[in-house]
Formats: sequence, structure tokens, C-alpha cells
Amino acid sequence: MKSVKDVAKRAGVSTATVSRVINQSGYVSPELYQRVTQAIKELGYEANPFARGLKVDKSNTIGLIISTIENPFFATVVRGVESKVYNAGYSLILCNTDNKPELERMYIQLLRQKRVDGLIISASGGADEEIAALAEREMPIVLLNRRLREHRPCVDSVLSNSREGTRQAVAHLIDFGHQRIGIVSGPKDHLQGAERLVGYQQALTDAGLPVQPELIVEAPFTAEGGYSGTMALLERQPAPTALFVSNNLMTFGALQAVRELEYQIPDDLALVAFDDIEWAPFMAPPLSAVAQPAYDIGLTAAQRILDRLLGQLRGSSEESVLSTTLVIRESSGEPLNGGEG
Amino acid sequence: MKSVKDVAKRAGVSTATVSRVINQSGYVSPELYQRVTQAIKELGYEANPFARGLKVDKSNTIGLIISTIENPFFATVVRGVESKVYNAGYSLILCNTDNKPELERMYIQLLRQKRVDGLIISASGGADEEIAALAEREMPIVLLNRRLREHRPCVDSVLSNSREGTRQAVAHLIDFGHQRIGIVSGPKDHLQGAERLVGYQQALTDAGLPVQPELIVEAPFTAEGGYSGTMALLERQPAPTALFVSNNLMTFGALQAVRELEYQIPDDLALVAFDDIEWAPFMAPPLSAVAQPAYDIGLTAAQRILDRLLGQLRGSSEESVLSTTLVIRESSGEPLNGGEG
DNA sequence: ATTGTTTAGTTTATTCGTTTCTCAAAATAG
DNA sequence: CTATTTTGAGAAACGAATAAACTAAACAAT
Repeated sequence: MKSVKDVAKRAGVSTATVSRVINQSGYVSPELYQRVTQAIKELGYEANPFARGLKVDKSNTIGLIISTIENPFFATVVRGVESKVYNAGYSLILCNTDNKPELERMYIQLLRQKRVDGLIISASGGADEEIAALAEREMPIVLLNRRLREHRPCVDSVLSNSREGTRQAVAHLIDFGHQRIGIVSGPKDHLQGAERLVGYQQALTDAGLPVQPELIVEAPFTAEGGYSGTMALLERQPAPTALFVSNNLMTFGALQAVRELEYQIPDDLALVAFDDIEWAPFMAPPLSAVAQPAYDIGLTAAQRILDRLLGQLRGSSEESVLSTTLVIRESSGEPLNGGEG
Repeated sequence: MKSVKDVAKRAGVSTATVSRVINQSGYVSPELYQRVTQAIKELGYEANPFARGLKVDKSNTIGLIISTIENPFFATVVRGVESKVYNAGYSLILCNTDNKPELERMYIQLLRQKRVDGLIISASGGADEEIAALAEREMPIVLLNRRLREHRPCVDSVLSNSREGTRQAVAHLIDFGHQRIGIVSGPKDHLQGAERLVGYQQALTDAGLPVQPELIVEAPFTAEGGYSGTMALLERQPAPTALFVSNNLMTFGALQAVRELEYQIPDDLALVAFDDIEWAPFMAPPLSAVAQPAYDIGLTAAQRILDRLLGQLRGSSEESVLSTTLVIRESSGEPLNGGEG
């Protein structure tokens, strides 16, 4: 491998000059600049990242910790982060926690050890102390769809507006004449779970409808959660005529339950889900859904980190809230009481 | 930050001894071993990866280049790679090429520069020289669902058995009484595209059916490809009664085309697709598909790299071929000529 | 003209934190 | 009492960055 010394020798200068040319720092005359770049090209020199890292203690690497890459939402977030980050000369180390807090802690540990320059993390909440500890050391951190209990410098959040998205979706169901609308809610201690529930309640009260506790079921953000939640709701007497499901994994389970109980969507039950997916138009029936701006979330998160790394952004904690889009297809059905007019 | 020196001082030994304890190399008495580990714990010492890398020229990092993380197949592959790799003490740098050969080349370049210890790549074929160059330098490389034109030491392949998978799927359609079966084939110069086409032809000849060129359409592995390919096939006179679509992205386009032409699946047209997805059971109708062992592919690819890195595997090129599974749902319909019996 | 002061351009030498080579001392064996 | 094997220390890399030091030229003040 070629080193600065080889380049220096070839260009007839010192290693310091080579370094200054590479890093565009300090004074260097045009002539020497030319000779150095020439030598670099001729030798095919590439800086050794270890040596550089050892000296400046930066890795040009950003860590990305997410719960499941197989969730299309996160896959798209990752792509957004990826494109922004590489364009800025950084690389991306990916970690997948499968929603296990102990794995999350382990990965945070590992990435610190690897000296990543920043961290983007879809945190479960089980590793807040570790995150706080990193923030203490001034490592820029972005939380996806979450915020820390207490704000901290260096820790930003990028979230989609779940509350408003859900409000719109439920308002849409109300528009279509539904009065008994059930919600399979996520965990209340999960920010997005709580926010979506608030959006649901808000839509009801806005329309002068009562919030009925028996139409609210709390479940984990998984297919099983969606299944059991939906089962529970459909056992109510009378059963709800419409359903809001709080995320895409839950939607699986919900669809499974609906199928087993032999309900027809949208005739027996209207359905709107949180999280749009590519396949939604081809499902049976095509699914109405609240789409999160996943790619933008990734882009924004990456930008936050970069801003901090380049020193544009200092001090306390920022929060970006991105808007969702309601995509109406067929699962939310048509206006009820069509015979009225 | 603590360094070996601090540890050495605290334990009352030299840095060499500390290093030997950490790397389990050379002789060190139980007593000193104890004292050193104790000191490490007390100080919370963590080795500096830059310094180590500088010395041993290893990064404990593996590069993963894929075309699109948003393709569920690749998402699952990534998860397989991820789990194996981290368990072995390595990290994963993820790159996404969006199928652009120039990006692919750029990333290979970048990862070499970053001194990754190994590379797993879902190659387009547009960067074979770069790959060969890396192999020359003894960097272990695994190709996903592809092989190099000419075998090279250090370059392994992990593939799923597309030919047999497709043969089974088409045989299934033939079993159900179909005689005119169309195929939306991938590019013939893409290994998997070619293999799937061969499987299709083999199923036909095995059953004594003719291979009719007008029922074969070649298209890129994209939604647009699937759309135009399906459109073309359905214009044939007489139209095929069944369709095989060669990958999941194409299936989008195919479904779109089918919908626009107002064909009913499976009544007017039976359909089997390559690549199963999580949502397939909930599509309209539930899709019969050839499932690739995506997670296993990831696992196997990672294992190959690790084997080479740990020196278990030397010399020439290996190939792992994993089996697919035919998942029969409703889109392939029911046996025709039900009235015969 | 002489001296001092700045500024630009460059080099030398040190530093970062490991690993590992070389060598020496101590323990053990023959 | 040698010869060997363990066990340990000291110091030299590894490759880039950079602080400090130095030179040369430009300019101002005397």
C-alpha cells in the first residue's frame, strides 16, 4: 500500500504538504499542489482510514439502529438515510434489534466502541440511559418516531404527525357515516401508540361522538397484537362498523382475524390502517391507509446528524414533525345510508 | 479515553502483557491475567479500533451491497447476513445501488478504501472487473444469486435454485390442466432470468408440451417490465390461460395489467409468481408463489465470508444452491375440466 | 541601506493507541 | 550446571495529522 511518504517522495515535498493538499488546510502553493495531486494520481494513493481515524478520532461513519429492516416502513427510512449519508461522504453501519431492548443496548455499546460519528435510532425506550450517556459525550443522535422523556442537547427527533394522520383517517370514516369505530391501538407508553389514540379520540369529539372505552383495545405493534385486538373488538355487542388499525404489522393480524370471522371488507366492516405499503393497492380489497413520509423521515434524520457534525447545528434538541397522507382506496368503503338522498 | 498504557500501569505490567491478555496470544501467567482483566474492568477500558486497525489492517467489518433494500427479498437477506455477522463480532456496512452499475462500482471502491474484510454483493454484472480486482487482493467476496463469468479464487456464490423452483411452479400449472402458459421472463443475460426461463421450458418439455416463442416475453426485473410483458402476452391470440411471472417487482406490474384488462384471477387467468412476500396471503386473490429461502441465503453468504476470514475455507470458488418452496394459494386456481369425471 | 515585522510556504518531529518483534530474566528440566 | 521453556518488558512499527519551527520574500520604519 502506498502511503503519504511515497507521495511526498514522488512529488518532492514533505508529508505535511501532502496532508495539507489532501485536507485543503493551510497554505500550499499552486505549483506544489499540482505536483502533489499528480503524484497521488500516479501512485493511486488512498488515505488509510485507520491512521486518519487514530489521529482525528473520527470514523466518517454513522450508525443506524432499527427494529426490523423487514418492515417496509423502515426499509424506506433506511434508503432515505443511506442516500443522504453517502452523498456527504459518510458510510452507514446497520443494526437490527428485532425489538429486543437488550440487543438495542448491545448495539449502542458496539457502535460507540466503533467510534461512529453519529447515531440514528428507532429506539424502543429500553435504552434511554445508554442514549443519554452518549449524548453526554456530544455524539449527535437522532431518534425516529420517538422523543426522549427529558430533552437533552445533541438528541434530536424526527417524527411523523401520527395524531393528525389518525385524526384524518377516523374523520374520513365518520364522514362515511360510521358511528361505532373501533381502534386497535398500540401500547400507550409508546409515543406513536399514544399519539394515534389521541388522534382517534380527537376525531370523535370533533364530530360530537362519544369516546367509548369498549371500542378501544391496546395491543403490541405486532401481527399477533393486531389479531387479538381485532378479535376482541369484533366480539363487542354491537360490533363496530369500522376499524382503525394502528400500524402495518397489526394490519396483518387484523386481516387474518377478519377473514376467520368471515366479515367482508368493506361491506360488513370498513377498515383504515396506519402505514401504507406498496402492495396495498393489490390487496383484497385495496387498503385505505395513512402513509408516513418514510423516505423523507430518513432524509431528514440524516440531515440532522450531518448538520450537527458540520457544526451548523449546536446546542439543544430539535424536533421535526412530518406530515402523513391519507390514501383512500376501497377498504374504507362508500358512504353509508346511500338511500337518504 | 483510557489506553493500554493506563491499564498496564494499573495492573503493574507492560502494555505487551495487556495486549496479550486481550488477544489471547502468547504466554501470560494466571495471576497477571487476572490482574489485567481486573484493571480493564475497573477502568472501563475499550480498545481503540483505529489503532488496532492501523496495526493489523483489519476492520472487523463486512460490506453488503444490494440493489434495493425495499425489495422484501433483499430485506430478509440483509437480516440473515446481519444476524450471523454480528454474532461473529463483525459489523455490517450497508450500501444500496438502486440497480445502477456506476453506483455499484463506486461503492465497491469505497468499501475497499474503508478496508472492509469481506464483501457480499448482489451484483448487476456491471462491476465484474472491480470485483475481480478485489478478489486478486484476496478479499473474500460472496455473490448473491449470481456467479462470475469465470470462476475466481475468493469469490463464492450463494444462489437459490431458480430453475427447479420455476419448473415446479409451471408443472403445477400444467397439472391443473393449463396448456398455454405464458412467462414474463427476466433478462436472458441475468443468471436468474435465464435459469427461470430454462425451468419453464423444462416443465413444458417434461409434460410433452411445445415451447412456444410467442408465449415468452423478456423484460427487465421491474414493475414496468412486468406490466409491459403481461400486456404483450395477453394480446396473443389465443391468450394464455396461465402466467408465470419471474420476480416480485414484475408481479406488481403484472397485477396492474391484469386489472386494466379486466381479467379475473384465477378464473380467466391463473397466475404464479416468483418470490413470495408476507402480504401474498392477503392479496386479491391470495398469490401462489415460489418462495426463495431469503433468510438462509443471507445466513449462508455470511457464513462463507466468515469461513474464509477464519481461514477454514481456502482456495477456489464455492457455490451454494438453496432450494425454493412452491406455496400454492388461490391465484393458480383449481384444476380445469372439473366436469370430466 | 539597515533592521525589524509580517506573511506565505514548507519541513521536521511528535503524536495518536495498538500489536508484535526482540531480548532478557526466571523457572524448569536434564 | 547447562539447556530449554515460560513469562515478561522495552521499543519499534503502522500511516496520517499537525504543532512548532524554520526559510524566504515583501514591506515598513528608521
